[in-house]
Amino acid sequence: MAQRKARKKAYHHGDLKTALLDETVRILREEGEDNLSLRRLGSNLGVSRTAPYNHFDSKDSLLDAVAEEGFFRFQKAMDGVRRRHRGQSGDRVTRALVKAYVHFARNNVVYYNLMYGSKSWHATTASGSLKTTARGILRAEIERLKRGQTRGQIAADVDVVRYAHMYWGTLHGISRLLLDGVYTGSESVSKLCDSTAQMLWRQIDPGTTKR
Amino acid sequence: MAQRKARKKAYHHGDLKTALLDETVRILREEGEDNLSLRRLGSNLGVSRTAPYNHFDSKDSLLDAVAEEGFFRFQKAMDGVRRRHRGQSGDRVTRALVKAYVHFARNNVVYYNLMYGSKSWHATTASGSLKTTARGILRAEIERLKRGQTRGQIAADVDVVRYAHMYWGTLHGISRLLLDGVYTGSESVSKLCDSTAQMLWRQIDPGTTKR
DNA sequence: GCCTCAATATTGACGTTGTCAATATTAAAT
DNA sequence: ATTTAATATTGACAACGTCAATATTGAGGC
Repeated sequence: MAQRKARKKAYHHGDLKTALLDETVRILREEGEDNLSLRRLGSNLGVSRTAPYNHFDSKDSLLDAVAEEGFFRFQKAMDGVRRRHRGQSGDRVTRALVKAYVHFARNNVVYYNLMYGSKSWHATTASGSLKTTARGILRAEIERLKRGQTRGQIAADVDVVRYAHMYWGTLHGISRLLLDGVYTGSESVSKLCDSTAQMLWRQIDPGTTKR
Repeated sequence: MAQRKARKKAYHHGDLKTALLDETVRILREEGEDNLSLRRLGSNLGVSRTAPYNHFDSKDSLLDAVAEEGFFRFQKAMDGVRRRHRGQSGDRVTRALVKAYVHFARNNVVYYNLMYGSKSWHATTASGSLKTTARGILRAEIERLKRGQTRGQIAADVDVVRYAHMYWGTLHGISRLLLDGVYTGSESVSKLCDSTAQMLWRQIDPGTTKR
């Protein structure tokens, strides 16, 4: 649709929107948030300082778009893991998911930071596309858990909504502390994931009597 | 030491440093981060725009100081809970701590956001006072756990360092998702805390054989 | 192929911000 | 009382987000 190659200096960039998204991520990754500005963005891409305003309402909405892109990539990554581990035992799947989650966060720091660091989360101004997207992903996860419970893969007496909240919270918190360097560093991330997966799986393991 | 009351318009403010810290928190809480600037800060306190520079190197270092103040308040709150629940059973203490943690986050949003949202976490520039403070608190928690393990209050085969990481990560993640409004909202926070505490306590309960 | 129009990009301008330098005022130490 | 260190002030500058007015262009209808 918007597939254009502007070899020679053209008035219209051709694919500025995606170029803006990509360059934003690159700057954030390589130069840090303090060095991100719409003006530099335009300059780097060979357009004027206000060109971005034709594609995004504001700087914040640009960042929101990047964050949303992050959620899509995240969903894709997790779906892939689920597909590759279909049919395996619950604890194995859980371990794979935990590792995949943390792996995504560590390998997509810029996206992950924006996904949960956007101002629109704190803004009271209606829902916003970001919130809708993120909540949709959580809801989908809850639906999956419910189906698993119906099939007997999850203990019948588990409140899956609450479990999903614990589940997501735990993974998010561990990822955040890892990314922020709060943990003292040299610890084994792999072992931490294993323990976490075990803890989480025990909450819903249908093969456990006590609860 | 720096106890002064400047009733009349004085050249020296008298207690500008703490006034800056307080007003920063007030603005962040009541008007949002977009409305926080050193200039407005000075103006609100009746001093000039560059007066803050006599007490803080930069805007970021001001925010770091607020964040550190947050960590001290946090530590105080948690110590209080531990004191009030001394001698109680492990699961009760755990539940109290979980609730206190989440309660602190929800009732000190500005502090909590800054505690873990500061730029100095991502900065490669040495340690910084904030990092030191935060890590000190985590280390103290690990020491406490080790002592508990020696006393037999925690199962002997638990890796307390890893447990501490899971523990802190879980609480941090749940708090963050709560503050950000990621959870769909109307859920019972209290029940979520109970389930979380139960999950965490089971990881270290010395009265459990299997692990 | 031409014309129109919506999409896209540009320059100009404005107010705000963080921060530095030079200077002034005052409290505290001698 | 005089020196000194702490604290506060004004002036200046570059960078920023954003709006308004204007220019350029690609695409669709004739």
